Amino acid sequence: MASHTKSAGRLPVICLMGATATGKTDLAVALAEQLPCDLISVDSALIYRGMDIGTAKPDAELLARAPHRLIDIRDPAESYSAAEFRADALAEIASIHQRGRIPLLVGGTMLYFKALLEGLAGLPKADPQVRQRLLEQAEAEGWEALHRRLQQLDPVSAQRIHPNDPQRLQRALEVYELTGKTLTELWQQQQAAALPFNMLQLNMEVADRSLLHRRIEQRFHRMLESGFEEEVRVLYQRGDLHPSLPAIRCVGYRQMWAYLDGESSFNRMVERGIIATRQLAKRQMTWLRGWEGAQRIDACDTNIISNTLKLVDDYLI
RNA sequence: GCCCGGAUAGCUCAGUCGGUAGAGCAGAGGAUUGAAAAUCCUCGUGUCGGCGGUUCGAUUCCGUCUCCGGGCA
Repeated sequence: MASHTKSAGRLPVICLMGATATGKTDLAVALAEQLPCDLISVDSALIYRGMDIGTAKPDAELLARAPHRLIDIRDPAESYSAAEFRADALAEIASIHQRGRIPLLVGGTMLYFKALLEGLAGLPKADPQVRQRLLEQAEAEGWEALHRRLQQLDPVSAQRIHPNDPQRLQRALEVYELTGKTLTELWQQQQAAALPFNMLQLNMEVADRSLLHRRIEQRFHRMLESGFEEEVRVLYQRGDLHPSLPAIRCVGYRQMWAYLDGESSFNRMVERGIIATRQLAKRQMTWLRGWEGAQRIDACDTNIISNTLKLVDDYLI
């Protein structure tokens, strides 16, 4: 495998990517038990404490066998970001390398992988006050008005950002308010930051979509049997959490929250939760389909562990 | 057995005063730079339940049959 692309002295990093419910965690733990690897989670939902069942977080037994970094690093009331992830992941990678071991990054949050691998422009972090102000303006004048404003300030971004996409519209205007510069200008200053590692990227996939759908459905029912409702109820009863928080918008939690709010029946919650999970998997697969540089791994391969170990061995030589 | 109401996209349904039909959801494809499990974009031909009748033309009107609701016996 193009071993000439490896530069001598470059430290190894392995990335295991894949859609939800493909079995990434099990494979990662199996690899970690047979290789000098330490795991780093690349998952925007596993960061939350108290959100275990619905996020399919590896359980205590698995975590004991193979500790994951960047799990349980936030309270559900807090937010996180791709930029914070990048900084955290780079720090964890350095720390693992210092111990003479190999970082194995596992997860399905593809924006985090992209931010890590390709870097981010030097943009300001989110500012709640500016966002609140923009939100109020949108409520008063409509998002179309904000899109028109962006059109004046930064036609290139306005062209790219759809008028119905409040999140990106808000961000583009926020960056301008905070810096006086447009996203377009700031992106132009961005320099490609190739990581100084020897990377192996693996893309784990379930080729049969209907099989993946069945796995998702079964897993959701298993979550319910394992006490998912009670898990969310505990968060619900705290009183300080609400559905506009990133944590409560997570797949499954959002639907369970609506059920606890009396906005939907139990059956509807189950149906919507499963649907939301399928849609998440689809979006993840869209990322992966266009992803350059990752080797495919068949999640249904019965010898997946030994075959993946072979891949990793070839890479490490 | 009789009466009434249904039968249209995978699902829930709208509609065609007779000129072969369209929404929501699902699903598929795509985008993705500090919320990303987020946010957003694009994509709708289906014996309009079967058979017959009227008509230039029936998914639409009429008859009949089948199935599903509900009511009366």
